Amino acid sequence: MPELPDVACFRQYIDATALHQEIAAVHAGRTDVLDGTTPQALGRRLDGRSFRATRRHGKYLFVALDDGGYLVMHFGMTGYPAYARSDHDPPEHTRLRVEFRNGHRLAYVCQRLLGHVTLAADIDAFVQEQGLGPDALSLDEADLSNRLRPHRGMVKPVLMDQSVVAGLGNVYTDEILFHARIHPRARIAGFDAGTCHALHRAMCHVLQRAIRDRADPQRMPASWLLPHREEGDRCPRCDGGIRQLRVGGRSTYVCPRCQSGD
DNA sequence: AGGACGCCCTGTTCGC
DNA sequence: TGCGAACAGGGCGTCC
Repeated sequence: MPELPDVACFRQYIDATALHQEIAAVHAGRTDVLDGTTPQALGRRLDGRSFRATRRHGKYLFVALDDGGYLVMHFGMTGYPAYARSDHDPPEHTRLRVEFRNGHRLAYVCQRLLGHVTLAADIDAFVQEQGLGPDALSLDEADLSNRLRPHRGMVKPVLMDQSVVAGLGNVYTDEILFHARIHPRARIAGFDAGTCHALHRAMCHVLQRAIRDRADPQRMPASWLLPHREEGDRCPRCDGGIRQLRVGGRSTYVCPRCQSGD
């Protein structure tokens, strides 16, 4: 489920594979992943160009073109990029293929079609148009506190609101709240300075560590909630029972003994 | 404004 | 055994 750490790793992957190669052609297998553009327009824009660099904001990946402007990717729930030789079969559910003149290609794979790809001229303008808040990793403690303060509701849906903070999804929000020992249904209105401090500290720690572990759930420490996302599993901290609830319409895992504020 | 709910989409899993 | 319902969830929209 591509959230900030996953997209950060996709960025590293594209940096390591797909930069500085002339684009020969673009194939769109499914036009419904394209947002505000067409296969023809995409082909015209990318043909003869190359990728120069990447940037990330929240869950969005921006691939900079050598003549300015960006190919923007959002991965929905099941998306990922895949680079390989063009004579290899692209992965199943490849929705877009960028073919390079050197005989390799970058595939945009998205099984459930919840992601999308678009073109943008400017990152700041794109972020503004999409109504995205600041990237989660750019916030210091005071920034985070100021972003949350106007909201009165439950902390989890607010943290997942991309207009408040960009980059947090269902899984890592649960993880962050577990580390901060805050219940997902806790009311932001009741947060004191200590709560905000713990939340910020947990957010930075979890995101940075997840990126370091290549956003691979297999590599996450056993002391995390992530390997225990199942009703009735044991809390790695207190051995209490992990509970599954629905918060903001999303499946949520919590240790009721460790996490307070319900 | 917050929050419940529904929708999109597809593959897997579960229950009858 | 087999079929359909439920579920997974990022993001959006609607309604109260």
